[in-house]
Amino acid sequence: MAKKVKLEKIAVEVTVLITTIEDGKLAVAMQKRSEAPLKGKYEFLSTNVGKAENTDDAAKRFAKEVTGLKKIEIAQLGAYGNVKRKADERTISIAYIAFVPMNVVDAKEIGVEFVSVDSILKSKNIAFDHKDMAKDLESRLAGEVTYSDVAFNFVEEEFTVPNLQLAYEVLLGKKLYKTNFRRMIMDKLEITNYQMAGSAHRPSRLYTKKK
Amino acid sequence: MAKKVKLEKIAVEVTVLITTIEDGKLAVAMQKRSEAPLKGKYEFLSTNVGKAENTDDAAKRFAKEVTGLKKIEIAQLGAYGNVKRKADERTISIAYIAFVPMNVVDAKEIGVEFVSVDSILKSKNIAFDHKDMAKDLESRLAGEVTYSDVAFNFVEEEFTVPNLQLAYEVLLGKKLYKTNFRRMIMDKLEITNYQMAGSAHRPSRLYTKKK
DNA sequence: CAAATAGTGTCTTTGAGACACTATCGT
DNA sequence: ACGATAGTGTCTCAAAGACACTATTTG
Repeated sequence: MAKKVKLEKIAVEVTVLITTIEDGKLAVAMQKRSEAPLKGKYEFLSTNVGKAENTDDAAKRFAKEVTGLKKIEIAQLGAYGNVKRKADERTISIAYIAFVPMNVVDAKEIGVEFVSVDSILKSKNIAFDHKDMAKDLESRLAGEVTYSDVAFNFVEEEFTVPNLQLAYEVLLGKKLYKTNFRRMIMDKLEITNYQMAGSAHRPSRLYTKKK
Repeated sequence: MAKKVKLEKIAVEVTVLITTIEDGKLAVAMQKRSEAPLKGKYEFLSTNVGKAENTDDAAKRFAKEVTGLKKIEIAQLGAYGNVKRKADERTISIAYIAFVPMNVVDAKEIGVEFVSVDSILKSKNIAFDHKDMAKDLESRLAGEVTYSDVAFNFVEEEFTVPNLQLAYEVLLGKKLYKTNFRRMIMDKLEITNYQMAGSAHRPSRLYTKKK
């Protein structure tokens, strides 16, 4: 049996992929690096982990700080632990996904840029291994959408079926027939007494997720 | 925008859930702690991360060391970062799954005990947050089995259909009809010219996974 | 040939795909 | 009334479930 030696201490940060749906695409909050190394490249946002802070709590705390939201769902994406993943000192990132419902946060106001995962993957201007994270984010959500309720994280507590359908479509990467989508989703939903208004067409009803 | 402060350095270890199928159950290699804290409790195996070693490489290296196998598949399970998850100094664990095909490793020989996930979850004698890891392992594999090829990791390079079916059944937690399983799996398989022998019944053919 | 597991043929049942239809709003 | 999106009814088709059958080995 291998014997245990004293553990190495390593710099650790929490990287949060603040993720939403914008213009019908999956998008993540990024910022342009203003300092070396890799000045000018785009990166996801990261925070340090407090001495007495669980990594999950750090991610949630930071996601709230950045977005200004009082409630936010998070999930861990994974740990990124390559030796040379950052240009300077070795740093392990524990990456989290923070789910922002569509159209509730204004990127300008909070000083970030929502970049679609597609453009991130095509870009040559992404810092560190953040492109890997984007790739992992995309496949993780695509895999999960069919057997979990992740898609609900992209709509608010009260939502319309067409909106929820959009979330599913974005994560799946394909269009769905509304008939079939409704048939599949309805038993998870509870109808409210409210509906949308102000559009020049039949208003959609508001639903909540059944507990 | 939140400003960046100097990152805290934290002790980091890699925990490897050396996982196999034994007696028709999902099982993970554990050892009894011989030292304080939590002496006598059962734990998964962990290793330190070398100064110049990627965390993935540490997991693979350690899994090979322990099992004696030359090739082994691994996947990251996730990072466990609660402040008080270990009894002594704060330590972040990056947990990995190492997949051991059924019936290729003898627990006695390598000095570990394969404990079924079921008993781990029922036991009151599990160290640290390792029960959480077991829970995460189980749901991760159950979720993934239908849309990925993880189940193949539990059989050797050449395998029989009934054996592969067992792997699927264990991960899914239910019995499958062989007819339907074959219909589902056959287009992923390539038949070899070999078959099993020595059993008092029709021998099963050996297959490999189509690339 | 009996026992045991491997492997096949085929009917049934369920659910996903497709699309035409009706409903309700603002202008 | 018209354009636009919400929401429904229903036919079709493909995949999953169920089960009875045949095949091949050893003792």
